[in-house]
Formats: sequence, C-alpha cells, structure tokens
Amino acid sequence: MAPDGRLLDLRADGIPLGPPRHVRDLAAAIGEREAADHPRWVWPATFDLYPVLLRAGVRVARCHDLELTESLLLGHAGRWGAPRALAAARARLLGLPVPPDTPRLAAEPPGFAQAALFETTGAPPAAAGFDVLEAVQEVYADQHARIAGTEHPGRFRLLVAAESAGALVGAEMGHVGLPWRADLHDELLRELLGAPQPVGPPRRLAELTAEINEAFGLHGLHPDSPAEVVKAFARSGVTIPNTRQWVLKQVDHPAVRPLLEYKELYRIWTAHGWSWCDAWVRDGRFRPEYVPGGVVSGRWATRGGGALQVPKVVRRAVVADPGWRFVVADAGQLEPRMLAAVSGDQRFAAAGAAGDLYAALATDSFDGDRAKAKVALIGAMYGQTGGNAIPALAVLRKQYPKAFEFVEAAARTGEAGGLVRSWLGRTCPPAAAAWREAGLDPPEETGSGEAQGGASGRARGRFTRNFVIQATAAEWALTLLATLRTALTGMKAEMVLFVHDEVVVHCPADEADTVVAAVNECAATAGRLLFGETSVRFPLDVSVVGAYAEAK
DNA sequence: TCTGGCGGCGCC
DNA sequence: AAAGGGCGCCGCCAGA
Repeated sequence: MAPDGRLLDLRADGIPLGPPRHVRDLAAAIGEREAADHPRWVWPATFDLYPVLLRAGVRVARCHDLELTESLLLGHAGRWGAPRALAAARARLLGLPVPPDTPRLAAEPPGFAQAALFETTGAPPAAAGFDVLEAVQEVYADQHARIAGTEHPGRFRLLVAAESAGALVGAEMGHVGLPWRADLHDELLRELLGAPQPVGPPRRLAELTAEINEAFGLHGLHPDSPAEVVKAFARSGVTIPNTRQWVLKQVDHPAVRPLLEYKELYRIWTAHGWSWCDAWVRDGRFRPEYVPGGVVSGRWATRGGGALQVPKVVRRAVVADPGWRFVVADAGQLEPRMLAAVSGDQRFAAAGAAGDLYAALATDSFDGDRAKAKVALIGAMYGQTGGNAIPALAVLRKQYPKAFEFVEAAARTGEAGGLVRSWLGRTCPPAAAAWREAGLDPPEETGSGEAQGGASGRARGRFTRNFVIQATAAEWALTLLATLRTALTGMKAEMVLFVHDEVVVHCPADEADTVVAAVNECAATAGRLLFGETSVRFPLDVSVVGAYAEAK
C-alpha cells in the first residue's frame, strides 16, 4: 500500500504557483511528474523519502534537500550543530521553541530495515504536529533568501545543488548495491584464515595464537588484548608504550612477526569475514547505507556496512556481472590541485596543469627532487611541523608565497578560534561545538583568549588548515558525481561505489568506452563549475576491469 | 552485567 | 616510507 501525499508547484524563489494537490499514491505521482518535465523536487530529507521512491521504481533528476541545505546554512552562520530537520527549521522561522533532531539509528543489515523505513515515511501527516507541505514551502523560500545572503551566493547555490544531488546518488548506490561474489569472498577468507570453525577463531588465527604464546614462553595469552601483550613484552625485557603496528615493527623479538600477521588477519575476520558477508551481502550485492554529508568536511560517511573501509585484499570479491565491466576512476593528487586552484598562486597553478603536479613542482623549484616537493606539499596541507619537512616548507614559502599563505592563514584562523570555509562555502564547526560534540563542556569563554596557544589550539589549527583543502576536494568530487550521474542517464551503466575521490561505474562491456569518456569529461566540467577558468587540471586515473581488485 | 571510552587498524 | 587530517568498526577494559 503506497502512501498518499500532497504536491505543490513552487517558483524558484519559493512562491507557490497554485493550490496544493492531493495524490493517492505519492510515489506514482512523483514518477509521472518527473517523466513530464523533471522539476527540481523540494522535500524535507532525501534520506527518508528517496529510498521509498526507489523501491517503487521511481528516480528523479534533481532535488533540493531541505535538511542538508539547512545544515549548510546553519554552518555558514556559525550555528553548526543546531537542529536541522524540517521541524526545527520551521520552528526557528516562526520563532517557536526548536525541537531537537530525531537521531537516525544505525542501519540494520538488509532485510530488516525496509519495513521500518516505509512505515516512517508513511506516517500520517498529523504525526509531525504541523502542516508539512506548508512548512516545506516556507522553509524553502527562507533558505532561498538566506543563500542569497551568503558570502558567495553563486558558489553556495552550487554547493546546495551538489549536496542534494549527492544525497540522490547515495540513496541510489545503497539501493543498487556493489556487485559482490559471496563465493569468492568465502574462498579468499579460507585462503587467508583457514576453514571457519563452529566455535572460536578460524584455524590460522589459532595457529598464530599458539606461535605467539610459544615465542613468549606463555600459555593462554590473548593476542587481541593490548594490555596482555604489553605485559608479555615487559616480561621479556622489552618496554613498549602500546602495541601499534609501527611500534611493534621496531622491536626485535620472535613474537613480533606472528603478532603482526595475527592483527592483520584478525581484523579481516572480525570486520569483513563470514559474518559480515552473511549480514550485508544479499542476492550478489553489498548494500551499505551511505550518509552524504556525514563528515564535517562534506565527505560521505556510512552508517553500517563499512563500505568506505573495505580492506584491499577483500576487494577480490567485487566482480562485475557476466558481460559487464567496472570503470574505476580515481582523482590523482586531488588535494594539492585544490590548493593550486583556490589559492590564486599563478606559479603554483601552472604546475597544476601537469599530469604529475609533484614532478612539475620539483622541476620548477626543488632541483628535480620530487620526493622533496611532495613532503613540502603534504607538510603545508596537513600541518606537519618537524623532520625533513622544514627545509622543504621553506622552499614552498619562498617560491609559492600565495599558496603557502593560503593554508597558513587557515591555520592561524583556527588557532585563534575562528571559522574557515571551503571554496563553495561549507563552514567548519566552531571550536566550542566541537567540544560539545565530543561530549565535553567547551572551555570557558574568556574574551579573545580562547584556544590561543596550547596543544588544543595547535590541533585546531591543523584541523582548519586541512579543512579548507579536504572540504573543497569533497565538493569537487561531489560535483563530479552529480554531473556523471546526469551523463549516465539513459544508459544501463550504474554507479556502484564512491570513496572520497574515486568512483566506480558498473556497465555493460560495450558501454565502457562511453563511460570512460563521460567520466573524464565530467572531471573537467567539475573543475570549471567550481573554479571557472584555471590552468589547473584535474586528471583521473581510469581503468576498465572485470574485477575491482585489478584496478590500477 | 552492562556500557562508554579508547586502542588498534581498515580506508581516503 | 613517513608525516597529517577525516572517518567506521571491532574488541577490550575499567567503572558503574
């Protein structure tokens, strides 16, 4: 039984063009209207509504997601973290008490979530306690006006469009799923871990546990207990602060090799082993739940399934359908290219025209030393302070003063407790909100002294320094995704994975060439949409493969 | 016994 | 290779 609903035509500025219209089957009505003139749909939250439409077989070309837009606008106004749902936006607009957002629960593995989602969206309008359609119209009109009041309205409009399109893509990707061969997954798990046991860890992990115990001359030590491992090393005369990989690698002891192997395999077993496959792979597809805009920098997050952290070895199970291929496109050196584009440093931007930006910088200023150029860039973008970055940074400061100053200014602003924005206007959370988010009380507001100096101030400086780059890279990638989605309309090709700066398209073999051309063109388009005319290029590494693990 | 914080590691 | 920022997920572990 499909839920009913109401539709209302709006002008671009939010003025209604007529009375609301009641429809008996909302999904069907949206589908019909979409086919007629693909309008920009304005709705409370893509995340709640669109999966329902997709299950009804309805796709839309464009939307304006009120909740995501509210979040962007609140952030821009320095009110990051305030409730962003339609109910909250309406209440703020009307001067009413603002209700907190209803937290969304972590995704259930497929097969459990669908009924619940449908019920939520199909709840009677009375449950909201206000006229939802009226609120949509009012909040949209208000957002339209607030966008016009931002620092760079044109850029912010692009941000809102990209964020909304990203929400559509995220829902579609979760709906379509990533091709996943459970049989190959099982095969590789058996290769790495040995046969699964009815109780307890698989054979290989049990063997390694025995080896580790033997190396320590112990019985009953649990290798997955950091405390026990630290104690065991202490007893053999080795003092270590923790059991991290890079710490263990510096220790000369017979337990180290089996311990490192144990850690690697243990992680695969617990996080991406048989039980993960049982829970998340259905009908040959892995269907995680993506959360567009889930990271403060604008990157996506996932809420269940861990799609953005699939270990490389496990990707051997990602195989295209018979007669189909994956087009895997990966943006190379994306973050330094962002710096080149946004900083206005002409000489730096000239290097950004090269296929290998680091090599071009090296030739220009680092005596051909590519590694040194890379160290300088990474140090500048991430706030590295010590080691061999120092002389490299000095070269960068001297030869590319505007690029250098761009990230330095972001760091200074952060250290002083201020806000920074991405190119399109996504704003970092204020320091105090970050404290509250962490479940702590923000430090005392003592005039201008807050967050100046001290370790926390420097940490925030590194955060804002990186934010201006990472958030801009995220919006470039989102713009690529949105334009690619449009370019693929009418083809059989489907986007099946997006990981920060990489997109994977699953398509019939005879569409692969078209998809490759499209994705390259969209990368160039994304650069133009964000930055206009610039000498910086945004090249992709593109491969056409039958199995994801074969890519590049 | 339950739970939140955190250690550790996967990905970009 | 390393350094840095951003996450999610799992299990341990200490404290309620």
